[in-house]
Amino acid sequence: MSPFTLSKVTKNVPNLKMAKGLPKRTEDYSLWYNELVKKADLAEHSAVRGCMVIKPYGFSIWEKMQSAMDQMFKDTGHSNAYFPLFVPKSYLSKEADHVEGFAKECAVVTHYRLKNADDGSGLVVDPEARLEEELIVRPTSETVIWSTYKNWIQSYRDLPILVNQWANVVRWEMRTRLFLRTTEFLWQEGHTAHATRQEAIDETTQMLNIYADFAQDLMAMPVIKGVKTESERFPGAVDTYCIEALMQDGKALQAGTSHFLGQNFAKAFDVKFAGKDGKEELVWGTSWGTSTRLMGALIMAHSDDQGLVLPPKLAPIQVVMVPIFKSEEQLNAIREVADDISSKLKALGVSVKFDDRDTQSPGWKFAEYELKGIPIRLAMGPRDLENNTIEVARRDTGEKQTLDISGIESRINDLLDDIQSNIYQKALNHRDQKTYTVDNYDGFKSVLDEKGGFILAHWDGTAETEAKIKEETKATIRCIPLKSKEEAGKCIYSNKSSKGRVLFARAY
RNA sequence: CGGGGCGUAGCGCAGCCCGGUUAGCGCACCUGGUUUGGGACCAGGGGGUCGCAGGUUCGAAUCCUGCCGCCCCGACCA
Repeated sequence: MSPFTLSKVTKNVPNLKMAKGLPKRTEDYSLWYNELVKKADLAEHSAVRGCMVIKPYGFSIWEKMQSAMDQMFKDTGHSNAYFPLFVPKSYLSKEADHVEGFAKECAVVTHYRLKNADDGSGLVVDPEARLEEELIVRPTSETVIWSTYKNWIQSYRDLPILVNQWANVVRWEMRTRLFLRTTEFLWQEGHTAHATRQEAIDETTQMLNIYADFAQDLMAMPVIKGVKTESERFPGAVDTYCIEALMQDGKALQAGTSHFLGQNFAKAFDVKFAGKDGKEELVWGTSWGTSTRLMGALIMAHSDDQGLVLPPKLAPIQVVMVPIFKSEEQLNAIREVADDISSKLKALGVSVKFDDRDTQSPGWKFAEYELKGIPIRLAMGPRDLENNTIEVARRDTGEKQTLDISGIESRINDLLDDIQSNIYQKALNHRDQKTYTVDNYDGFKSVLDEKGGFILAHWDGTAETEAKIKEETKATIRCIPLKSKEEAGKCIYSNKSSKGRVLFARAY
């Protein structure tokens, strides 16, 4: 039951003002996103092209995500480790598909020293200091890690290896957007090694499920689990699984991937183990990752024209208290009550901020915390003091109510849960409403152009058809959903027979 | 890499076509006062290599040439 239904209601109207200077989603979604990222103090462009500065508030959200995921990894037996930033060029070229996939976007270190220019014009690269073998700034770490695993693994007793690393990687993208695609980004990459094929497949599935649970339970973002088609597969993987989410503008976003690597990297790096029977066998591998791109997903999944909307489980500050006062005495009186509520909330594990600055007006603070997506705002002034009440405003709906102070902490705690599930439900409704089942190419194109969203349609299973559709409509096969049922049909493009529907969308 | 746009105070911009006071406005900042239940108000104040380098000119933010940087749109990608 909603905590609000239990108490006296003085106001129940959405009362959110348009945030200062924030464009409307309906008018220019991508401008809205860019401005929101900056105005909510999440990140900004850096002096380096394509790279971003993640600001303290943005980073504190990322840290919440990190620690939640990290715990999930550890609960399933994984440990963190760290591997080098640099990859020798020769490593990257060992796995054919892998090098093919990444070669075009690698930053390369060629020299190790600078010197003063002879003409005094400043620093120049010392031509004498050329590296014998160039180093690649890691776009991902499979090659470094498998070259290391070779030394760690001799026998089946050394397996499995379940390692994750939190790191930065560099992919030299031509076009970047804050969080969604930057030249350097932060991520976690898990790399596991197993004695059997089945065990590696199970690991791949397990991690996919962890990502899906994280997205749904923590980010309040519904996702579809699926497997990538061959052309969308990770270079070097046998199978790539993914979770796909739908953003408010109807575009899809891949929120996490989990790869079954087969024995591809073991082959490339000659990683073998002796089984119980003494026979040598190649090791089976997986890798899986999520990145700061999740920040982009989080923003685009829930936020509105007033600013960020954060799920309580990832909000660095869950409850903010704003005192309304004219004098020092009033503030002190409010503080006494606020401190009490605050410590009760903290005892329940709720993070609280009491903003008693007298340099900003209450109205200013209201707008500011809405922009930053704080789930619950409490306001308390002289009137409340007198009546033993407090004003409670929820960010997701904009509803404001004045409630009795006694027992407020448990109501707030319940309200946080309520908000968490409400924004999930909202996102789920949005996705369901924007998921279309289409049976012909004209219908497919008109849904894409007029509505956007996920499209379930038949596909003949060929890369040619997939490429044609992409070329003509910019829509890609996001995945073959794991839950999809067998269903005979005709490919919307080629009219050839198809065994089931796949998930199409235009994507980030 | 193509197409477009922008670089003037911390941020957002005007001024530039048509060269000529002391380069201006809003926000932010500082001081004082009044305020504080939805981004307060009044008064005063500080802050500028006009992206960089050349050139034209008595005189350049403004005209010319070159360069640099960033953003947006496309091709590539998570």
